[in-house]
Amino acid sequence: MAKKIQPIERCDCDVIHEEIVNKVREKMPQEETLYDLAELFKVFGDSTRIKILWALDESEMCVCDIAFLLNMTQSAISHQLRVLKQAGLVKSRREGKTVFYSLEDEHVKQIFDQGLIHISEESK
Amino acid sequence: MAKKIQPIERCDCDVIHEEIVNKVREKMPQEETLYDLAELFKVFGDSTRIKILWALDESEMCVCDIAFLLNMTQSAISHQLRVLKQAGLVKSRREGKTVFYSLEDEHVKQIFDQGLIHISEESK
DNA sequence: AATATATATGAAAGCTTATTCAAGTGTTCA
DNA sequence: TGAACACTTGAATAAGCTTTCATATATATT
Repeated sequence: MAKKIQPIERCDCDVIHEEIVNKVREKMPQEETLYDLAELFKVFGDSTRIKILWALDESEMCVCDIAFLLNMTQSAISHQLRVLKQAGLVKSRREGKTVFYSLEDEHVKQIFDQGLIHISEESK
Repeated sequence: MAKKIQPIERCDCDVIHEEIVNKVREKMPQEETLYDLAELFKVFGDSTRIKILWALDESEMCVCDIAFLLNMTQSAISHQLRVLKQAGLVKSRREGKTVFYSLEDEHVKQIFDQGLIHISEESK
């Protein structure tokens, strides 16, 4: 995918590679899109949240069940669930005193799978 | 980040839902796998790194070109390239004084795409 | 109404991380 | 050899994040 460039000895970068930089700049998505993408991956970048998402992919669960499953305080889980909810990754429904959480977006597993492919490639 | 060793108090909820929790626990991947997955997404969770990866997907580039493209100092870019390299996402080759970076893993774009699907779904 | 249970939340502590600055390495060329 | 260039690296600072603790809210039960 990466295009070879001419063997340039000097890097008067701004001048000589200007063409490449301009071409890349044109093809780059909007600043905001890339920012949003980073924000999404940031949410995935914590093992507690990864575990929560993985668990919810298996089954709808209430807060204290998740806390017990992961051996963490209910408060910590609640805080993380809020992050996940704000990211549009999980949703909740109340049933009496209990609040059940479940996945909002079915692509979560697919994002995980792509990540796992990279990890398995790397460990070769 | 550091996890508590002390056991989490179980609520009545846990007793009732014990079956679900046990079922989910069985199906969860290894602790280490989930940790590695989070570490990978953590690397994607920064807009500077996202931009670098996106740029390198378009074309192999040298450090100061990336710095110019993103309007950042060469030092900052160099630090981030090291993170990306350690994650096995980019590779480098030296040509004289210049060091060219390119993508190491062709799945990067696919991971981005999955993320973008989520973002577009969310903005509906 | 009072109490217990399940969850949410605000603030603070403690840790992580991104960028900057200054100094270093490696390469080319006069 | 020395100066210029491209890049790297270590330390420091500042910003951000996760968890804990204490407290608040919502619901059910007696």
